[in-house]
Amino acid sequence: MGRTAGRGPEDTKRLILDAAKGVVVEQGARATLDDVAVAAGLTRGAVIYHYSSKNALWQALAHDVTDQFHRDVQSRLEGGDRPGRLARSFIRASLEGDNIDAVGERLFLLSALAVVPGVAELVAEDGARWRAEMAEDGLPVGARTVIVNAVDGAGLMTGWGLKPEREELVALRAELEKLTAGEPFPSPAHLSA
Amino acid sequence: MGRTAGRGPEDTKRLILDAAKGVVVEQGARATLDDVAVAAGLTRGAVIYHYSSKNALWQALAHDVTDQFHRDVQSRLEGGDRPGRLARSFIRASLEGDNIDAVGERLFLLSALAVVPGVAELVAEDGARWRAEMAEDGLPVGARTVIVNAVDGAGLMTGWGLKPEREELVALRAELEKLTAGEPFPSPAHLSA
DNA sequence: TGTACATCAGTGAACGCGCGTTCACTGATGTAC
DNA sequence: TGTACATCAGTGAACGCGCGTTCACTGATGTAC
Repeated sequence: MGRTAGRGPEDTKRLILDAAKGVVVEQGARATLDDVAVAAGLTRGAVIYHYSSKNALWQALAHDVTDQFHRDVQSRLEGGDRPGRLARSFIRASLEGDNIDAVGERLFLLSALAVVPGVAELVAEDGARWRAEMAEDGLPVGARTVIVNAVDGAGLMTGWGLKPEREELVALRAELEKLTAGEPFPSPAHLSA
Repeated sequence: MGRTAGRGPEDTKRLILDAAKGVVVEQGARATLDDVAVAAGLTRGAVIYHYSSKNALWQALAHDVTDQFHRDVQSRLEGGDRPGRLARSFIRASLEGDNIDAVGERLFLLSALAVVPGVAELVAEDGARWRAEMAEDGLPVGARTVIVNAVDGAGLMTGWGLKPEREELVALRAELEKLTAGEPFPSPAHLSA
């Protein structure tokens, strides 16, 4: 090993990624390598030592946040093979508690990095993967399209500082879960204002 | 008047705004004043003559796209005072034909400009205005939250080059319109795959 | 155990260039007389 | 009608600086003998 600070290279890369996430959420792709370095307690040189260029760092960051969300949803999957398993886990991972804040950060970050070379492709792959997995989840196309997009929309608003109110989030979650339940005769809750 | 090209200053500003929209949709906030100028058939100096700084141009652009969408939805309003008028107009403006492409451009653009000083505030105001107007539209909170967010989510995907397939868009629109109709006993269409 | 050397994480100064902004200038049109 | 002047849209060169990248160097740790 070389000159260390009591950690291995992987730890340092993790440190940089976390710092990068913070500054991108605050400043978007305008954030400089120096901003990232300072946030990580390192120098510009160290950042570029671990990630060979600024673009490479942004790509790694985009990959990291999509990956983390996938793992989160996977870890919440219920057992069995009832249709809508994935959809329900997706809803919980996005709308339970204050999870929408994390969704907002993720979408804000990916939007900010969307014009970075390579990132759009990465996001497109991720989106295609979700679409394919949701298609195999057993819910009708209308239900799953509404679910995924409504969650993304709420996340986008949150990322823009327009977080829906608790009442709205609760109502949103209820509506979406209704769509995964497949009740034959859903009660017309949306009429009781 | 001064040295003209057969147009007034307002026409030139419009020309610049349209050019700016194009380059921002392609490159995000990375686009340079030169990119905008070339797209508009002018020089950097001319752009900054009409918009005093780059930030001012981005702000004007963000304001322009949100404003245009408002006018579009207003122009589609049906008569009468049946609950959900605004929601239905919003859905048509966003999901009819290929309108989702324009939604995608708008959201991509606003996302790209979100970190520009002043733009976040502008977007926040616009969002608050929509939320307030939708609240007065007479639909239950769950329905209107699903509608607005599902449309935004679909637009975001489209802006990222992940446009939903026609089948998904049609199903999405059907589900959302169902939510504005307030049928007492909606047919369980989402069960028939 | 001591010594020499290789490795490699991390430093920090210097380079270079892209790009926003400034500014003196141009030339077409309108207006006063 | 002609002439002088004011106005103002637009030009384009120059400035200056922020920031990504490069590179020679450092120093802590591991390893061979």
